[in-house]
Amino acid sequence: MKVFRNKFSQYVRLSEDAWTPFDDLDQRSETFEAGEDLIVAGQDANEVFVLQAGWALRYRLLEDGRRQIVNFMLPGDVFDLQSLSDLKADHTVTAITDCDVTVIPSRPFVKMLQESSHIAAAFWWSAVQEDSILREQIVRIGRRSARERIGHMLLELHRRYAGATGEETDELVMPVTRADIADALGLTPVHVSRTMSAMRRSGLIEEERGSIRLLDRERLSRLSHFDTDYLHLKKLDLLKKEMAANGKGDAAGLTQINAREKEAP
Amino acid sequence: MKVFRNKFSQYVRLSEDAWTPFDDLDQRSETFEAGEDLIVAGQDANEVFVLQAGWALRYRLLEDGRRQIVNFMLPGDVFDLQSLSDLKADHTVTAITDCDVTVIPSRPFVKMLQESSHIAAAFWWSAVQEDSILREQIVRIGRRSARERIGHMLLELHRRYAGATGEETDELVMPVTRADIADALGLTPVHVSRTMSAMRRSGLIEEERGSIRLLDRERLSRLSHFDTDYLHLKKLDLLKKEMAANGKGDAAGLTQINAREKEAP
DNA sequence: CGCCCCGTTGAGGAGAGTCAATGGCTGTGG
DNA sequence: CCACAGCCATTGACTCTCCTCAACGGGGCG
Repeated sequence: MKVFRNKFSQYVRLSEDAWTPFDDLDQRSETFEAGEDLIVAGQDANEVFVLQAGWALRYRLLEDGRRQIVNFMLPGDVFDLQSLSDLKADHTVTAITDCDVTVIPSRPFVKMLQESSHIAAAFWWSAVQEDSILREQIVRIGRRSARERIGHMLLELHRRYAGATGEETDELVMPVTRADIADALGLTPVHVSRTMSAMRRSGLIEEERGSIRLLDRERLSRLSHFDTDYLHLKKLDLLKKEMAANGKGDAAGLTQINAREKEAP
Repeated sequence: MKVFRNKFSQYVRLSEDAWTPFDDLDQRSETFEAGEDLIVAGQDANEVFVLQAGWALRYRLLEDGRRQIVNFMLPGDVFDLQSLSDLKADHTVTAITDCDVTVIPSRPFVKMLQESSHIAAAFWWSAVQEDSILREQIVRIGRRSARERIGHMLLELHRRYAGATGEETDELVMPVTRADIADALGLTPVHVSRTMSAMRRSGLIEEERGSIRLLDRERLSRLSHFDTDYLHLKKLDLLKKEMAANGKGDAAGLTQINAREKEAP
């Protein structure tokens, strides 16, 4: 439960009390093993998932076996809000590592959103952020070179991971194969391997079984034209300062950080 | 106003009365000329747009001038639901043709959604559909050949256009240059031109100043692995049959067409 | 009429794909 | 405890799709 609120605190910080309508929901915890499907394309979707621990990915398979990974899901991510419309899932979601997931039936979830506008705002932001990530993925695949794509994705995952866990290191524990990266970025595993080898040689990254260290985020950002803005977050350190200053959270139970920021010219 | 409800009727059909909370909103009509920006990246977004007539596109520019078109907006499309979170726009939206747009300030819009769950459901579906289109765009760019990309996009636009207008012809009036298509599909104008010439030669399409005729949708669908399912619509003819059978709409003001469909095994 | 934008076509080049072989690591079973 | 299988990353050689540069022609518009 921790991780999930951690992520949301990047947009609004709700007091413990403000979350009770959510906590009171009839929800269950489930564990999926690596490789298991959480959501299967074509099946009715009527539950909302919150990933508490582990990595998952959403993909689509073409008839001839080509696979496209649409996006990665990290701790704190919420999906499939699509289920709120009672439609069939159009993509499959698979666990990369073992995953702890909170599962909530859609109907009571919707009801809760209607009754608690603060929580609704938080989830709405999460949906907006996911949209932004999808759009950025389009730009990445459509108009960037292999090296730019890889660098850009590493930086995004790093930022999202830091946002969810609150950690701030150069290390990115990334349980992902070259084939996964390739299928996410519209490349082949071979070419991903080559490109990442080159990045290692030029001192941008360092790898050690399942973990990537971003050695020079500055340079990497420049090379891959990475700009955090699209994640709709404040810089983390600024956030931390505010949190320290504010103490436990304001009486209204809601701190609209982004709204406040607009006061600057 | 017609077009917009036309589109929504693909998911739920609301009686005239059910729409009054929406009609009562303090909204204004605006016209944008071809080439004008409706939304500019980096600016605060606090209005929702409904495109009533014309085509628009959402794009992002990289520092070195590369452009990626994220998606096209057709009559009936709603954007930017992002504005409901009071964030800055992360992409620019430009009119391709002259556009008639309904503009609604976010706050009253949100309030209306909270008070009218039927309308909220309709808009939610629209957002889900847009998400689906984005994901499909990722698959298209990431894992398809030039010909597949073009064919697939033509079919999508055709289907969406038909859904919005209710027309059902092979003609697609498409005010879009080769450069636009290229920037949408991650290609170059030159290669788009070549590929479309080949498609013309093999009898798939026919062009006549700003209008494309899909000569063999069957074959085109097969070639580009197109599957309407992701648009979350029923086939239009089926819908029309239902509309004819049901007459003016049910007493509750809400027909959850997709829900009903689930009864079949 | 002449300009500009757009689409087309050709020639040559490059980034990424394909095919294939090698080696490391992990897990499993004799 | 070792042998072997399976998966994954890497590297080389070659290919191909798509890109770049460039020239040309048509149509709309002042």
